[in-house]
Amino acid sequence: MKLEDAAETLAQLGNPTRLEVVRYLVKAGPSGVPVGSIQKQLKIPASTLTHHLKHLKGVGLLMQKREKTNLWCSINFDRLHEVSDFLLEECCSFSLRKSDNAKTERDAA
Amino acid sequence: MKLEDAAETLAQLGNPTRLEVVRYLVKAGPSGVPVGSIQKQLKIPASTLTHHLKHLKGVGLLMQKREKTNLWCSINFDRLHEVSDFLLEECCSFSLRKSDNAKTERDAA
DNA sequence: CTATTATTTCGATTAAACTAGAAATATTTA
DNA sequence: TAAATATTTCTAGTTTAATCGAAATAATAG
Repeated sequence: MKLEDAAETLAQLGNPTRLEVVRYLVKAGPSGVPVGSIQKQLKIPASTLTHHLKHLKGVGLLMQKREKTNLWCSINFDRLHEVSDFLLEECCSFSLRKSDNAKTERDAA
Repeated sequence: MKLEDAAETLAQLGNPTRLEVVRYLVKAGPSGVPVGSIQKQLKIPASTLTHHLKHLKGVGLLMQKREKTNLWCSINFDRLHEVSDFLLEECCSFSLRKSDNAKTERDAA
């Protein structure tokens, strides 16, 4: 995953309203929920929600599928994993020794 | 981790310049690097860098320690894990079945 | 076709973030 | 004290995002 893409995806996740939507969709699982259900449950004005869903879709975190008049939304779990993987890339060898993290010493650069 | 804190942290990670800094610091490991080294390596104007470091420190992602005239910066790996954990919370049972993710059907809500 | 429900587009407001040059402030070394 | 290096503060311009009401557009059911 390219840094720019990761940054853009993280930025979209970094809005409280959108993160709430994402959390809701994660809990809903692969089957997803209609836009209207999100709107009612989280009490987000329809136009605001559409706006945020567009953002999430834009970075590939959201998948949508029409079913009659409803638009079902679900999370792209793979994409979510990609982002979290990017964050932890190359840091696992350090993070395993959590107690070492406080020791910020002078032996590099 | 509270949703608002997670969102704020993700938002800070969602800036390309800051994410570049974070990646650089992750690779540097627990010993960290001085502000000036980041500035030269990534070619970020000093004032811009200070601004971004303040943001990262504000959400607890950055730890700093003075050593003579240098200010050494290092990543708070635990915090990084907290954020990535938040993202994957409650979704592991789904994410294990990656091939299922495409099947977004109607059986909830 | 009409009514109903679901979702989106438009438009406008408000607020905040990104960027960086110039000047200021340490801190150390000579 | 003066010079050199490191980092921050100040300031300002420009851009971008968040929000949501009202109107518009599907899509279906009757």
